[in-house]
Amino acid sequence: MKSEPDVFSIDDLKNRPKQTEPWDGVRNYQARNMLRDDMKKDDLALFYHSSCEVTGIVGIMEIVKEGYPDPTAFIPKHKYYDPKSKPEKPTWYLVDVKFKRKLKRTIPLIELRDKKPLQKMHLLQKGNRLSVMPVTKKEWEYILSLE
DNA sequence: GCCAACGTTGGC
DNA sequence: GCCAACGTTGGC
Repeated sequence: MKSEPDVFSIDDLKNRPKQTEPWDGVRNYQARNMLRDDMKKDDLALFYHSSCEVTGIVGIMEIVKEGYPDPTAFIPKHKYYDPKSKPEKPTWYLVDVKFKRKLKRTIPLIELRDKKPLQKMHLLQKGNRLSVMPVTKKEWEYILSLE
């Protein structure tokens, strides 16, 4: 799951009173489908910092609440407001995540690109812009072995 | 700041 | 339903 650290970083999550946060503002249908349908309670997720000095994987989170309608889409003044999403028929969904731990180091994107076992990883595909994407078990284990 | 890639919008 | 124009993402 990607986030710009200037907006919301792994440390922001760590410093939340309960170390949890609703992952709001996703406005892409493919990512929405994963938030709504695929991500289950107790699943783990990698936290990725994008659009910053060192882009890469910085930590691990846990899904603590499964997909539910994104409330920010209903608030007219909100930056994530979307008039086509109605409470009775929501367009956008989110999950709640909880901080697990930071990696011992940031694993930079450039480094991941070099790795054979990760060539098929969604994150590394050309033109990929999804802010939420799947990681296979093998990819997960390999990535953590680089820590 | 640039630009490639992709998604969305809207005229026809 | 097509597709050009436009907006956004995100690496560099």
